[in-house]
Amino acid sequence: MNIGEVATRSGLPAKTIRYYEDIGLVTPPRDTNGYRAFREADLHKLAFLARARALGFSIEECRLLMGLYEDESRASADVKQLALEHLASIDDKIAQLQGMRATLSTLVQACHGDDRPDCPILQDLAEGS
Amino acid sequence: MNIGEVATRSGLPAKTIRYYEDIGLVTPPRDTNGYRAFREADLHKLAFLARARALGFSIEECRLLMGLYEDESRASADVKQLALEHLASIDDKIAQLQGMRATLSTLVQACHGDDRPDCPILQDLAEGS
DNA sequence: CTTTACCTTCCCGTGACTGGAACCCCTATA
DNA sequence: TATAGGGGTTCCAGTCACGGGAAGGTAAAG
Repeated sequence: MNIGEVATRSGLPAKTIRYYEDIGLVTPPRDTNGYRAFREADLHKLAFLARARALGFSIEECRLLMGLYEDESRASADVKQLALEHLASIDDKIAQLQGMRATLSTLVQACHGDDRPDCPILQDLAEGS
Repeated sequence: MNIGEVATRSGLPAKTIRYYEDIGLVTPPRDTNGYRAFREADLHKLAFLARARALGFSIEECRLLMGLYEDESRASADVKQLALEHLASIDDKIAQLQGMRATLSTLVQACHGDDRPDCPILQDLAEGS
């Protein structure tokens, strides 16, 4: 399999796949012409990575997850802990954003939004709440 | 005012203030010794920037907001539009994160988290949902 | 044979900083 | 007066996870 096919089948851009090889997440062998020759197992790994990334895991977390996946004698507790930590960091981000959202939404509602210059949004930014 | 005092009073690290000067957000004059000599107006600008950044506005959005703030003949509608666009992008991010959160939370709940290797989290990552 | 599509490597740019090195400046104390 | 400290200055490199684009080799199609 060349990189193009792997790209379409995994849903990852070819650039990203090359990058993942660079940082050692996949190691496809090479054809005599220098092209990467992906095996089914490589495709499988890349699809795994794509899904983990879609859940917001960082590259390093993905590396750990792959390690656990390939370790037949893993403890599911280790996987669960990783996932729980990630879940907590997602919750942090959501809370952060909801805080911003609340403030901004209040300010937006207070702003007339007409052609006059007075604006509670700018006022708040200038003076603090 | 030297940069240290401005840093404590604005809540921004000195490094960040220098960076903001680099990209033209503030332009404090210099003392004869080469030190930045911040005026009250510079401090005011930096505090404005700190608050706008805390609401999640990008640097370029902050630049626009500052421009509007300094434009006495602005229309509040322009400010409101900027804020509404930003609000929409915040909502997008929240939705994204909540999607991840939902999936991940389901998987976490399904995982025993013991010393055995079978794990629905890894299984999902490997096979797709 | 030529075009076109795909592959390769390499280097630069992104956003918004942060860390660190190497050096200058000012004040206070032994 | 030497020195120690705590400012300040510039510049360079690194972060994270890629994306864009150049320059060139290779394969498949017409």
